[in-house]
Amino acid sequence: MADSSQKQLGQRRFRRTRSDHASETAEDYVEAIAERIAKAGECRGADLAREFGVSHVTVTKTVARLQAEGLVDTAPYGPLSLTRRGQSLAKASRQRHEVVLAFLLAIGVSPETAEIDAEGIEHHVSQETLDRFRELIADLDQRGERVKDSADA
Amino acid sequence: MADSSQKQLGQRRFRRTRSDHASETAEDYVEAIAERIAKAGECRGADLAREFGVSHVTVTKTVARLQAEGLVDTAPYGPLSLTRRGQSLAKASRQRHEVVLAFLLAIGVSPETAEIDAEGIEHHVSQETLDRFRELIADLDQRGERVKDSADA
DNA sequence: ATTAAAAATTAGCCAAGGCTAAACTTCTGC
DNA sequence: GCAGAAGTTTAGCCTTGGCTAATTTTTAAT
Repeated sequence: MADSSQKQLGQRRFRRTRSDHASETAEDYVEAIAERIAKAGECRGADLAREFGVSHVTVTKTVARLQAEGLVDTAPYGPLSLTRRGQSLAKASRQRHEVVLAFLLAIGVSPETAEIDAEGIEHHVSQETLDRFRELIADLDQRGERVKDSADA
Repeated sequence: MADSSQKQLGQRRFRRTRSDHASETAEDYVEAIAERIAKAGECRGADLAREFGVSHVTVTKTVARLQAEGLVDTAPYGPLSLTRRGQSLAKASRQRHEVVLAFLLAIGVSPETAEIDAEGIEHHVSQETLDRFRELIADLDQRGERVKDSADA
């Protein structure tokens, strides 16, 4: 039964970056759609094209796939919305993103770099690691006041 | 001149996962090739196929690309070796991998999860973040002895 | 209301990373 | 030295995520 999960040992690593890549895109999209709807009231394909820096054609195609996968809803020439599933994926993604970002900032990474790295990292952290990140954030916040550089008290 | 790098602001994030994906594969391959050569004396395509859990055909194709990119050397039906560039990429990748892995372990992630997450994360951390990771490792190692759970002294 | 701009779609192309099936080398083991 | 196993290559197909060019729809403006 448990046969397709780890096979040989020695190739336990990887497995990611393969079909995982498709879900990374999905997460980026639903996250962006949710954000845009929250901020601007609605989300059009053109908004995503600008956001991601890709052509609107690419967006149309990807959105079609996400719609087929039941994450996004669209009517022809209409705005984008998220299905129930799309919404919960967006929420989970955003939370993960926030934890990773907060963590990087907490350990002293500059805001610009933290933002970029968080974007890359967020799709690859397990729940377990995320939990450790949360702990560390709390930890560092607490003793942050006196440990720091002692240059701002 | 500096025109293609950040464009609009607001789409500064992302940009990764696109052509970045190809170099992730390159890094995985050269890293694995170097490892295999170190351990077994030589590396064959079949070794990589087993390691990555993909078909040997996929390996052949990818290796052809890496050879065209000047990272890998092969003769038909011969073993794989790394070019100068391939070797330094492998070295850099391995170091990055080690730092990320050590970091995850240092913050208390279980070895199995740490290995998996490191594999996913290593391609997405900037030098800056890597430096913070190194600091944190040293930091945690130092105070690790007494802070812990105080259950093993 | 007609025209122009903005947004979306369709068609068709490309590269990367997957796959299977079939053919060819190379290496071993009698 | 020849057969079979192991390794490699070639051919051909698929999906994802890119693209341009051309068309269509919608929206806004005069």
